[in-house]
Amino acid sequence: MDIFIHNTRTRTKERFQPGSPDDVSIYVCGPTVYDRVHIGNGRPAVVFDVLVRVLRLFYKNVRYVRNITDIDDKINAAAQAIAEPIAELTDRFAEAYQEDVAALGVLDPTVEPRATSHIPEIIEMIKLLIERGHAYEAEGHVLFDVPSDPDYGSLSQRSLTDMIDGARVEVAPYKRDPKDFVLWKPSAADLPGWESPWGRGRPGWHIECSAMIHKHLGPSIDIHGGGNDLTFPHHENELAQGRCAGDHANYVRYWMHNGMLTMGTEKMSKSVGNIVTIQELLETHDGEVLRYALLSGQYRQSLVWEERLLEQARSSLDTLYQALRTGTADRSNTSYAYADSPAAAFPDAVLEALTDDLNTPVALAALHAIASKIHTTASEGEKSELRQQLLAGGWLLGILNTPAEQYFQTNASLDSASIQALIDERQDARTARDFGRADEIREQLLENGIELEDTAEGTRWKTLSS
RNA sequence: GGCUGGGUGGCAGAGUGGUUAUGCAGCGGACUGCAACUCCGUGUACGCCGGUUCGAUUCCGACUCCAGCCUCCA
Repeated sequence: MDIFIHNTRTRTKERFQPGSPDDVSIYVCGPTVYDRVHIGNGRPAVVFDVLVRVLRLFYKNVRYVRNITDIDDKINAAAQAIAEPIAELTDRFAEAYQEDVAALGVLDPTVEPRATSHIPEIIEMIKLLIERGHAYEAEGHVLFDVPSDPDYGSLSQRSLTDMIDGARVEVAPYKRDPKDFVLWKPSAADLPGWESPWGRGRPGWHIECSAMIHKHLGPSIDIHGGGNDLTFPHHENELAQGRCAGDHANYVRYWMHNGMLTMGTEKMSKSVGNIVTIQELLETHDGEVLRYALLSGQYRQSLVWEERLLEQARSSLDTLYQALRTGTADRSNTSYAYADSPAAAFPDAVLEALTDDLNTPVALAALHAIASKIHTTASEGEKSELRQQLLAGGWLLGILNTPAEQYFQTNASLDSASIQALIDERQDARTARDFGRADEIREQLLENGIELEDTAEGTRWKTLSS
């Protein structure tokens, strides 16, 4: 089965072919850690998590690197504001980020490197860029010489003249060209800094990623992902650095960019202030519901984040879990070991959707088709097989990994023994045809947020919503 | 202003040159003591105007509206 990926560089969907047959290298820009991240930051984490799960079915060795930026002006400002040592603050929020995305069902990347652990590599790369005539030193700064790279602008499809029109770029006097960007800059004595051939300072943002890519994945990589707001300038600059410091014209084979989450019509972003953090959302919603909501749209499109989306995600997820609820499904193999697991174990329709540029809405539709069959197919054996498929397909999307009863019974206001006692009492009343008493009990439970369902196998219960 | 991307039924959201996903919500029915769950049935939507075509939501062009990027940003 071929995998197709929309490549930002060419703006077309291309058949995926890694540099070497068994190995795939993928790098995704992670967060700058100075605060709790918002749900918009969760989208690339979830999207590329699905991609990696899919890639690992087809390739033996998938190296997935997602970085953490822990050196930045905003970090300095945040630390200063609450008088917390910078390293403690970044540790704290890096950990918080990992917790948040884990709650969204995101598996750990192969490596999660931090910028401050790669200063020697960064300095080496800057030295190399200077040697090759692509960077220059000026007043303690080192700047990338944009005009020295004839391909600059090829990713974001901007011509150099277009960019002059922007006019919002602050032109520092030491820049030879307004478009030149910082690789290294001086750092004040009370702020984090490292000794370098250009004095004590710290790296610019873009060079961090290039250096970490080079160290952990090599001089060229297969896939580079991130939000589409990073296309320019961040990825354009990264590309320029990687291309000029290495010898690979095809430094990144496939660029993938996810669309933005919006609040109403406006992009969710910290600078606008219209954000909702993953942490906040988790107070009232299952992480799995958030993940379903994020996957309900194709990753390249923007997605309006609103309560109704979450309600719909919750209801849709309920329907899938309902199909897993009755009968027996073997949950013992929920890890779906990578690569060596036969792709045939996964539903074709789900694989076809996901290998077609990660079409998660169609993949979810395929899961609903399976759920529907479970409810309508006569044969018990077939149902059991379909449940396995549902679990396997769900695993690829990172959903349906909670035992169904547990999913439906989270946050119960009563303990299960009391609930069962009431259910038994109601059943006795029903047997005695005392429906008044039976309904009374059901009402009582409902007031506690517990809803009953009478099935052929007996009465079961669930909480109204998580 | 430049560069991207997008406007699909009540909502979300795929997709396609002709047979018009899927989910949520609604309505009608079945099941049920009543419900819930589930099932069956039900909605002819593709911004606007031209063009190509036997036929366009799907291709082409103009227009319009919206968002993103051009500054930190997932």
